[in-house]
Amino acid sequence: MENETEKVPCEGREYSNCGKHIAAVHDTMDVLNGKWKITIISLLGFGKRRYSEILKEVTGISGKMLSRELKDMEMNLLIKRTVISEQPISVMYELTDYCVDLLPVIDSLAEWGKRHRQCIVEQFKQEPVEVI
Amino acid sequence: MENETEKVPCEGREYSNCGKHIAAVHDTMDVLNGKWKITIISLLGFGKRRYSEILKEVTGISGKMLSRELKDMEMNLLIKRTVISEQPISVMYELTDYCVDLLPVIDSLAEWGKRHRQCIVEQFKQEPVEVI
DNA sequence: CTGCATCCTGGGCGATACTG
DNA sequence: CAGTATCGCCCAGGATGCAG
Repeated sequence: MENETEKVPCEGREYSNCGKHIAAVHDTMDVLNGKWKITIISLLGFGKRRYSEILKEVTGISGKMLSRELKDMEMNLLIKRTVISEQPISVMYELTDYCVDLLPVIDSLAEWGKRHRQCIVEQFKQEPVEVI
Repeated sequence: MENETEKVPCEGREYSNCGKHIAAVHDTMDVLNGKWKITIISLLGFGKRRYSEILKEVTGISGKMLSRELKDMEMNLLIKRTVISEQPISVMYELTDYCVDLLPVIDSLAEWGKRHRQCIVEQFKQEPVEVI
């Protein structure tokens, strides 16, 4: 409501970088495509897991998708796959150092998500009076 | 290749938060769903634009999708819509302060994307030596 | 110029069953 | 237990045309 500056939202941004910037974002989102990868990375950020554990903890994902995503992520060097035991076979997945660099990014995503949820809740409350 | 620590990737993470964390990420990605919103926000991070300008600068997007995404984002309070002139009608879009908070997040996405592109390029160079 | 309605296709994703 | 194969749904999103 405060009629603040009408400036470019984020200072320090030069329009000349715009194209590159967008392309770079696109590169990242390309790797993180689909419905599940970010969730899987988030989970693995809390420690390595076996296939079946991930399957249980990522609610809603099917076996096919998990396999596919995992394979895809391995090819992109986001996770490391290790066969633990042969009988019965079991496989461990963990983030690569490379992918660990993504965790702070994902954390900030989460941060914003929390605030957003707050805002949405507030909105619904605003019907009667302003409440804390 | 360095056999580093086998610890939990990111210290300071408690498993008890895992569920909440993932949910929060999901909330954000829910708002940012689809193929275009992040790109649009990135662009608008470089300054307000008119509908037709965005249409031109976001390569590949169709008019229908732009309208749809814009409306959706307005409902989520990510952007502000302002009618500039009536004849011919023209509309300006800009990020809300609320959404500006997302820019640093997107920036880090871009940051990682740049590094990732580097890595991919490196990989192709590495053909000569041992490959699986 | 901005924005909506309609039609249509591709592929993301789920369910199930099967192999090693 | 880990992963693959098959089938099919469904909807994001492209193309086009119309309206204010």
